[in-house]
Amino acid sequence: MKLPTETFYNLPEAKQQAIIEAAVAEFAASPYDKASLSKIVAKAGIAKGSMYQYFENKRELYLYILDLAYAQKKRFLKDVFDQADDFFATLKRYYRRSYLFAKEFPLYHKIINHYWDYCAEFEEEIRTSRELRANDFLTMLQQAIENGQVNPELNQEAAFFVYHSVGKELIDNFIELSETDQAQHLQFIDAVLDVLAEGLQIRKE
Amino acid sequence: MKLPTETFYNLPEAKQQAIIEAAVAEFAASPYDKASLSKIVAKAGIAKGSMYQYFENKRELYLYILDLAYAQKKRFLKDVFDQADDFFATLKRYYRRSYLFAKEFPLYHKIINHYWDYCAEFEEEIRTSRELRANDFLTMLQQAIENGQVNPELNQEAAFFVYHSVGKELIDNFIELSETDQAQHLQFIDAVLDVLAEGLQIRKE
DNA sequence: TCGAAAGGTGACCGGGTGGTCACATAGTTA
DNA sequence: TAACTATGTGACCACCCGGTCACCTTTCGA
Repeated sequence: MKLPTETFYNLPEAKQQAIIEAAVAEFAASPYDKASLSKIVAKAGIAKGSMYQYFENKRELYLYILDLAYAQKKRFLKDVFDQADDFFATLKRYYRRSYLFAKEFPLYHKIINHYWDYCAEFEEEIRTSRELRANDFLTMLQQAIENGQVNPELNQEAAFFVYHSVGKELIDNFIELSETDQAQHLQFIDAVLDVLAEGLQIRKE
Repeated sequence: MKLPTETFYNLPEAKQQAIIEAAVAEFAASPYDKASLSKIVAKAGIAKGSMYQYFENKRELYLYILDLAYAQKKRFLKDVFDQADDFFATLKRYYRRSYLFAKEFPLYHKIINHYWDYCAEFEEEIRTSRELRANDFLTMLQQAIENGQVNPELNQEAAFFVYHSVGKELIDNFIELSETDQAQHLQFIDAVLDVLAEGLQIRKE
């Protein structure tokens, strides 16, 4: 069960929003372990007992909020994989769009980031998420190999590992985003992906 | 001041070791925030008050233990950069040796890993450590470019970013090490570094 | 031998946590 | 209006934390 109770949905819209807003703010500010339920209920202006009528416990509240964040991100990135013709162009689109998501929904972005920072509480969930990502990536990679875009001789697991690591860190660093140099950020993303595509080693042709 | 007090050094060797061992175990099991001083003193078999005669506070104890871990790692990796002729070979040596360090000193390895997982308490320290690493890497990279090993056209900041991210994740994953497949692990490290060296894009020659 | 200094102790402090429950209130139905 | 249910409440619970301090014990030099 990771749904709020019926009681929560019966609440007036404004109150629901106040609770969600307070929880989002707190889970964006601190990872699950350090986030404080007491602070959330204080900010939302409700009693602690009430919260336990809406959500089974802290964990369920968190998962609900996390779902909101992920739903928004999924919506935001929906069309990135639509024309999956060019492997490298698609990856660039993906990370550029992720950056824009972080700018537009910084709190959701932070919540998702905190979730990926390893936390014992969600070890299993994270592992399965990672495997899903791996499958998606490897499917794309296969197709790119068939298209003749990607070197068929490389270790595909290693390739996923590299993209996963770099992507994670890349998105982590979106936190330090300043208004002005958006163009610079986007260029850096491209530069990083170029390094991954071309490799460091000089090409003897 | 990040030294233990004189009182600590006056302690009989065995007692010092008991304290260090208990602290190492705790800081390996949990990151700084979640590590418990109470558990450490309990495991070491001393009173909490005593601990505060040896170390100013939890932070100083932690930094002392962290230093022990880093000193051991430095000793272990001492000769990796001795023959820095081949850029890619050196990097492989570095990560392979790091893996062996993780196998030989798993607790120290975990302590260092926990430290690098972003934690507000040590934000500054981590940032400066990262800058030092960046400088070292960029120096090596420069030399490799001059040697004709590395493509001079790539964005060097991006290259560091890529190596830093992948290295971090690679070393993180050493935690799940099983006795038998050491060879397999070392091969995977090589595979990952090959991906970084050669890139994913197919080479048209 | 005695007294001062150094070392060791654990109950205690203030503050935090997630979670509970007896009670108060509001809403609805008969 | 009365009875009953659904909702709201915050004092309270047990448990943890890092850190302190008045007191006790040991050591050691005069």
